Amino acid sequence: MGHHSCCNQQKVKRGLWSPEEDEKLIRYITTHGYGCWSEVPEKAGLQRCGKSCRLRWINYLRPDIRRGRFTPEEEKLIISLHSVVGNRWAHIASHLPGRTDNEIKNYWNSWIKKKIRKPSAPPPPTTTTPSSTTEHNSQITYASSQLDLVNQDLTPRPPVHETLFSSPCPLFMFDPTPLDGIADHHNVRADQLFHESASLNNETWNPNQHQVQAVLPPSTSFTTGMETHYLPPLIENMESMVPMDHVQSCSMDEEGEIALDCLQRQELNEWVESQHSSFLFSWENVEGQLGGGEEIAPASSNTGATLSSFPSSL
DNA sequence: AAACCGCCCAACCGCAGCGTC
DNA sequence: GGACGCTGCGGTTGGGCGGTT
Repeated sequence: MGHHSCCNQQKVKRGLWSPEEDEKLIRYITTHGYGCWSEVPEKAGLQRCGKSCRLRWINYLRPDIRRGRFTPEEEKLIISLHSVVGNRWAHIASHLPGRTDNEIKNYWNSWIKKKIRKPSAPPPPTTTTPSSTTEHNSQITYASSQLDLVNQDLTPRPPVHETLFSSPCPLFMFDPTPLDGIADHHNVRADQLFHESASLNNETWNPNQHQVQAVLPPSTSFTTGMETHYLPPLIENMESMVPMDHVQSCSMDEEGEIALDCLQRQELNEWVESQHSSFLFSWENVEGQLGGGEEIAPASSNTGATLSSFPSSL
């Protein structure tokens, strides 16, 4: 424990912030804004280092901060995002308006601790492929590059079909970012992803295949029921979330390629806008990244898009 | 009531990345 | 190119609080 690296001044205060300090910081930031944090302490009359001021503002004082318990939807979002990007807390926080990376990190660490303390689930069955990280009854399917810790199902859970479909709105992740080396060779029109299709067809969506995780890159296989046949390469840059309600049908051909039919474009965009203003999703972005509709590939062909299911209850 | 324990979470720490000179 | 300063990020710490004994 040395001196705080940014706080070389001798009379820099540390520890918890007092209400008076908070007031000073709020007053200064709301009237002057923040440009250079290193100047803030002196100008605001605080005996803190700029770094501490920045942290206090971002994590606690800024007006759009959201407090209180995480909602179930937020929990799902965090878990699913973590399954994709790992411990990139800032990235995860960017998808949860009003939540800070620190808060999410704390929540996650507490959550992991809880899971670890409840090792009541029986050991997973042995029938998984060597590359698989999905285990029996596991609701979360993680890419192999991600935390093994959370791959393990540490708590007893109800049967898969009950949990996944008990929620009115299970979620899917959608990544419009093409994977490296794929997009150039597999131009696919965006509307292949979101067919303007018929109404939800529960028969097409087979509960036994509900763990379909990631689909569309070339040769990517899937997880069905109890077995993971393949896990996709590193998935990054997840941009948005689509609730399962918006997936109207799912089908799989003989080669294991999976087609997902979603809501119409306008409906999807409306939903996205209704969720979080910070979502980066835009249809134009999708179209652009997927090749701008120059060429229509075979229906079973591939894009860089990625879809994942994740638990509706934890 | 007091001591103990475990957890939460605000804050700190160190480092990487970036821009500027 | 490298030194420097600033910002942002992820990992870690420890004070405080609530629950338990």
